[in-house]
Amino acid sequence: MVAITLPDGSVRTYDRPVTGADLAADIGPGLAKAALAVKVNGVLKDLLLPLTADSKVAIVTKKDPDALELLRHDAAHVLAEAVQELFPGTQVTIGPAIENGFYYDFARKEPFTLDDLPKIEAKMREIVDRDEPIRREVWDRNEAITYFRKIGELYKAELIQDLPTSEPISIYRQGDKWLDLCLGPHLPSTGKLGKAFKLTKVAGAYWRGDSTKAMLTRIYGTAWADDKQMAEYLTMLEEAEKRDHRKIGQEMDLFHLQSEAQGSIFWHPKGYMLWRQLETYMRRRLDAAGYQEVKTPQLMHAKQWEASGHWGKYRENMFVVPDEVPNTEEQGPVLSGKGELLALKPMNCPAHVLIFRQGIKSYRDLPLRMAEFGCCHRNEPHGALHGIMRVRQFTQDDAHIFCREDQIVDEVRMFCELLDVVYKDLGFDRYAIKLALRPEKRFGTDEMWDRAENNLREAVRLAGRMGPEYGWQELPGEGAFYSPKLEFHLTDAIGRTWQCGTIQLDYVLPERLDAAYVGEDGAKHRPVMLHRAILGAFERFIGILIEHHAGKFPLWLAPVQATVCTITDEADDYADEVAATLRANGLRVETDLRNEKINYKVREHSLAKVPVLVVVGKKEAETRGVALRRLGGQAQEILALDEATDRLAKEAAIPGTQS
RNA sequence: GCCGACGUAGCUCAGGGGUAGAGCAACUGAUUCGUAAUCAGUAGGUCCGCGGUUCAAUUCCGCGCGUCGGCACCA
Repeated sequence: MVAITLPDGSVRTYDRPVTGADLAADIGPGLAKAALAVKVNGVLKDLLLPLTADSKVAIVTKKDPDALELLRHDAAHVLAEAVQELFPGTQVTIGPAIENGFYYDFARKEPFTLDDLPKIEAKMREIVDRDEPIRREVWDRNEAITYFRKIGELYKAELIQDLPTSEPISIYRQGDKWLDLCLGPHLPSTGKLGKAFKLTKVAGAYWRGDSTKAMLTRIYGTAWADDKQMAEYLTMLEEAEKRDHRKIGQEMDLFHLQSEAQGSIFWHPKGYMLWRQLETYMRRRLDAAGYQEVKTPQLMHAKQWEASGHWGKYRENMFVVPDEVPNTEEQGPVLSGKGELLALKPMNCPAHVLIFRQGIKSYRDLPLRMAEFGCCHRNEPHGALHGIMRVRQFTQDDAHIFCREDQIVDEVRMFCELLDVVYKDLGFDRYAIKLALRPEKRFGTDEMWDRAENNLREAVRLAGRMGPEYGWQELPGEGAFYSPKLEFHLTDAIGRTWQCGTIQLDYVLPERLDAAYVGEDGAKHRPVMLHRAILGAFERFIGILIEHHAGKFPLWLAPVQATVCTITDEADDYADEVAATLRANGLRVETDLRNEKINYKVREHSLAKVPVLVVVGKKEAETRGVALRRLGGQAQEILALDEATDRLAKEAAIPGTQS
């Protein structure tokens, strides 16, 4: 007897093992048709797996969130079958479901190109139409290896060889000819996949994610339960493209990049205004939170980087500069090569410890919060560079808190609170907090890690941010080698997430660089160092701000806050006066006195994403009024100049500055 | 760094073995107009760089650089 408990609590008993398909058919013909898989005691299984023991079973259909992963995984298999049908001799490797879709990695002498995708996609649809049954088989391990070697699937043979011997070798047969090694589960047939999928791109990818191994060709696709979902996803992609910070940065004349300074940004006046506003804002928040701002050297002697440990571990990412006057002889070598080596700082921590070490620190000095908008250089691999998001010169909103062990929880809690205020001021309502736990390779004792991890947990709990609304999550193995860390991932206007903030404990650097304070007991003690950032780097964060707001910045951040537009040249003098008045009240204002129609001006400045248009014509000049038009709206608001000035000045105030 | 695609006017892009074209922007002139494009004219290019093939290369080939999409990297 097998007793199956369904999600509604009802129990069905059978005198022999049944499959999910039998069960679905038993419940109703509609369900039998819609069934894709079963969830047995919470685990997804094939629909045709015989259930031999009493269990809780739910039938999974397309409506189920779990179905998406199945569909995507099947799409990957259908892709693989299509490719092998069209391009015999191509080896299959691995093809998982991923966020929003799937991919499959192939080994082929000629890599695939974008032009191959339509043909492959058409073949995939054909395979779906064929509705090939998908069946699981368990093979003998050695036979499987021999089989895959024989048919030339060397990657598959390698995979099987590396599977733990306790694992059964499960093979999924798709139709009568094609099969693939796979853990499963899968749909009962290719027809169940449906047609809401699309191949999106080709890319290179290393075998097993290892850059010393072969480069394979990866084909990416997206797959959904229905066309509507897919259409929504594609719309989101289009929206993301429209918001691309590189595009908006050019349209709004914020910055540019050029090959002569690869990976470093030329900030134009408007882009740098954005930066200055953000920096001013951050500085005020940090001042109020008890931080002390410092500025430290860009270049330090290699010896110092040796002492901090960076020279050994991080040198390949550092820009090294010889401390030497270049030769001025035409033909001679530029440098003799005898100079001492300096390096541009890739991070600020060692310099902060050096400041801490000046003079004798007492326990009364702690916690000491040292902040720097620190300009760092890292020689990132060329392929990693991306717009202003991943660059080689960047400025961190960095700070280090030197404190006693018993102050950690309080300091981390206060950091969480500060970060919350900053993100909300900058227009981000949602963010997730994650705790990255000890990695396999690490310094220190387990006891030390227990304590460190617990401190961070406790601080988040005290800050009241451990609930699901803050996406609390613990990530095993993701911590730095010297400490666990909290990560703060914010969600932007179109649902993408970005890790920005971080705080991590460090017991190692104070030790290496001999930072110490005198305790109440008169003895020398090691402070703990908390590395923390809220924005991460200004460059990247401004990129995120651009994409989040799609260039339509809140008034206080907008590079140009208002443009005064005239309707006829009779209003020119008055327009200048209006602009002067607004400027005198701290607003960033431009005028447009060109001999153009007001429609033209409104269009142009709207496209330029100026938040407020101040329109003045003969009427306004006579009554000393202004007509305000907000970006994104069509309404006009007629106000007296004085009132408009007051109102705009208040609205444009940097957050947190009124009280 | 690796795989692939791309690189033409300020921008978006078309073209193609016989030294280049559109729209927008710019400039000049006319127009003085009430909330998302007034009209006309003018000017603008080392077709990413270097080499090769060719009578002739921006076009074909090779190499380099950069950008883009991924991978790897992000102590």
